[in-house]
Amino acid sequence: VTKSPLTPIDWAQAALEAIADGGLAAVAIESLAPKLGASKGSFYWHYQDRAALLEAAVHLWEATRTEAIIAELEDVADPLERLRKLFGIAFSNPQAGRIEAALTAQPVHPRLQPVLNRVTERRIDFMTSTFQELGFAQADARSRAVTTYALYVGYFALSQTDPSVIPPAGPELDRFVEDLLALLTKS
Amino acid sequence: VTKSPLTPIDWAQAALEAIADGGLAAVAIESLAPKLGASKGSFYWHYQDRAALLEAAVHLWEATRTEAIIAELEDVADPLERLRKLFGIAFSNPQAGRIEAALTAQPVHPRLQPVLNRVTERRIDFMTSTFQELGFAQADARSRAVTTYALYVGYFALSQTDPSVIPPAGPELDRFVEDLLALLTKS
DNA sequence: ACCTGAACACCGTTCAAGT
DNA sequence: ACCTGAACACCGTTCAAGT
Repeated sequence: VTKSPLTPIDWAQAALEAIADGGLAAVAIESLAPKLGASKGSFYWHYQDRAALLEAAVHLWEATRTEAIIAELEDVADPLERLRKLFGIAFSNPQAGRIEAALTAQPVHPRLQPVLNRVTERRIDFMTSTFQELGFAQADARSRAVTTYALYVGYFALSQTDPSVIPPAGPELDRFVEDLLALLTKS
Repeated sequence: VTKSPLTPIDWAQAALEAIADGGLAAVAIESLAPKLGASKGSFYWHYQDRAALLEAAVHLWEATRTEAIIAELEDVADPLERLRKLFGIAFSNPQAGRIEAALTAQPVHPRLQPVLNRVTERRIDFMTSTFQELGFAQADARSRAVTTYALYVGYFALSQTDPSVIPPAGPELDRFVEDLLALLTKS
């Protein structure tokens, strides 16, 4: 929907939206092309093939939904407050959540795997240090981080079938986040 | 791999295996047909279309991985022991886990949605009553059941990227299950 | 009743040709 | 440099024909 010369970013953004709407299978060049006002042939000027587009989309997701968020939260001094803010961001964006569910829970194109591994590790490491700052020993902190991440991914998976498991932003979501915090930081 | 006349069940089982190996996208009639020693044309004698095959596969999954397991556990009188056995069964089958991840975490064919809804409700209801028997009030029991189910689905989602998050059957898995039980039944 | 093989539609990919 | 449109391969689907 941009002006004349399309950029690779335009295609990658459209691909990410398609993933949110219908999963990886919805990334079809033929259906993306008309949305961008181009022919499907023109796609191959920007990317070598569909897998390269998926890679670009997933890189975009890594930058916006992992690196940007961690950068934003790194300065929060209090670890509990950091976790609270993380949960707030994580659970208050249903569209982002659908992308999480689509990317983490299915056999994914082999060329996407390195990015997924990196994102998983980065997120778990970030939460592990936060739990350590809260006073838990290394191994316990890491196992709590994995549990937290599994809960996060699982909630979004379930919300595909039953959206009500994640409350809408507002006091209900705050309550939900506090309950999670209590569960996960209990010694 | 059966003898002469193929049955709809043969196709449904092959489809379920394909889901475990490569997700819903791997259910391709053209690749299933040779495995069953048939032409892809013959598929359409047994099923109306690919969606009907997916439905049958998912019904099979409902029977074996929800109803059969609940039937087996309903007789366990002690609720904590029931939960322990449920977790043991749930986490000790990686192939079944890959199916869980594939079916719960992505936008699924609309015709599969009713089965998924039914399975989700059935499982959450079963765990809700078990938590109630453990002494938690209705609302608390249900929220614990949802949390438990999210954890379960999330662990299998993560295991797609990092299989080590779920230990192999044995003492390590027992420890893992005990930790989960402790976390989820803490008041 | 159950299956085959040819035909066609759909979408990924290529490429010669346009501006 | 960026795009189009025709061509072809792949897989879902149909169907006439076989046993």
